[in-house]
Amino acid sequence: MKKKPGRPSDQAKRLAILDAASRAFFEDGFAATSIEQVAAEAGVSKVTIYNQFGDKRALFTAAVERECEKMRGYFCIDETREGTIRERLQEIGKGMIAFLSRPEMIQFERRIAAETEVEPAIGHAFLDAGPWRMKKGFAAFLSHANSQGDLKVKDTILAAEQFAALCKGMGDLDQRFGRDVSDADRAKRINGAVDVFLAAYAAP
Amino acid sequence: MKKKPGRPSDQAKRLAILDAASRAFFEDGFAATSIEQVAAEAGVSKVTIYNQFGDKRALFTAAVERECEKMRGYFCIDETREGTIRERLQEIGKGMIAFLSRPEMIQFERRIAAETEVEPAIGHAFLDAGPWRMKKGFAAFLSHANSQGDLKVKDTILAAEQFAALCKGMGDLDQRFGRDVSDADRAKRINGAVDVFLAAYAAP
DNA sequence: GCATTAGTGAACGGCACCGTTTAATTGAAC
DNA sequence: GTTCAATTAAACGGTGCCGTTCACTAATGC
Repeated sequence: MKKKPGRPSDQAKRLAILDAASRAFFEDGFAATSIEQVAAEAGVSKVTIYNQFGDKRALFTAAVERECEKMRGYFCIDETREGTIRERLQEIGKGMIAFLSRPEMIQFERRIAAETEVEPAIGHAFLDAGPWRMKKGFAAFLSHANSQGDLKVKDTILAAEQFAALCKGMGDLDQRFGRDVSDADRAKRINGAVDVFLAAYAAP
Repeated sequence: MKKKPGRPSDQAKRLAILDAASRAFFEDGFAATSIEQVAAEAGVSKVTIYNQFGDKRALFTAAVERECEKMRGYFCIDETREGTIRERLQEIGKGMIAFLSRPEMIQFERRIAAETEVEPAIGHAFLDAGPWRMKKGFAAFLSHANSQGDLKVKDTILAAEQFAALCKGMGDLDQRFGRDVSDADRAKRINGAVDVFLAAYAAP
């Protein structure tokens, strides 16, 4: 019933195109990437790309969606691990910052931000797949810590934001605008974040 | 001694070019802006632009420097105003967020971030003129509040970062990726920031 | 006057790339 | 084997824009 007559479209080629497109778009930029380039890299004819995706912009969107899909797996915080609350926070902060400060991620965010302006849906897709997902996951952790008596947090969503923001500090900005950030700087920010967070939210 | 022979270059035209370039670059983007467009808007011949700036990229850099120059004035925190420390923090947070969440500023940051990749000096110029300047200004305020006995902050630079980060929360991200942020949200984040900051740093 | 430099308008060469078309080939299903 | 659609290579039309050149005019110093 669902089968179309004729030669089926080659899914392997579709994936190859998406891979090549992701690499090119997120490494070189949207404007700096030509369809011909992507086609060559994917070992595919240009027309195939137009047949499957229709448009340069649509190809970009598809690449973003694929990348967001990959991202969805990363934000699972295990609420039931052992250790003091301080240790747990430290660990979570470290993991988060390690994930976010990868150069590819910095680059990826820059691209998405630039294209959000002409296609807001792209920005929203990213927010859904990344930051918001992480925020909710961490809020759930806080909620659990609340019920364990480790913390006393009223607004878990707000507190989740605050912890993430504290860990980033301005290292975020520095990286986005081309300054290297050392591991020592990162560690210092994370330690400071945990201190401040616990000063505000530790159970008495 | 310093005078060159011949007709002097028209500074008024130079400024007109920079104005037009700023508007075009930061509103439409670098790639989407053509020199011809800028020339027309500035009421100037294209050749004049090439004579004075040499290059499209150089024109962009000049526009960024000019914009950063404008920015330098904005970060002066009056350390000696009256009011409780809580009120002062609230006020500073509000001012900062109001300045940073203007749509033009969001856009400007997106452009700079995108071009930082190909010209790191641009990102550094921005960091110097904006975020770092603000950080130092606020750290000085914290230092003053320390000596007044209002706060007990060990690392004023780290604490300055933390306060700024707390105020932004994820509103920053939301805006960069195209989500509207309400004034209520902003107020909530600022209040939360002050609460957490004071919990960690208020003098006993 | 004259030399020198700045600015103008128009045109040009050149390049890169999008998106389409054409004609031919390949692969699956019936 | 026939039919239908996917795929391909090549070429094309079109666009947009950079950076340059040229001939000409305008302002300044001597």
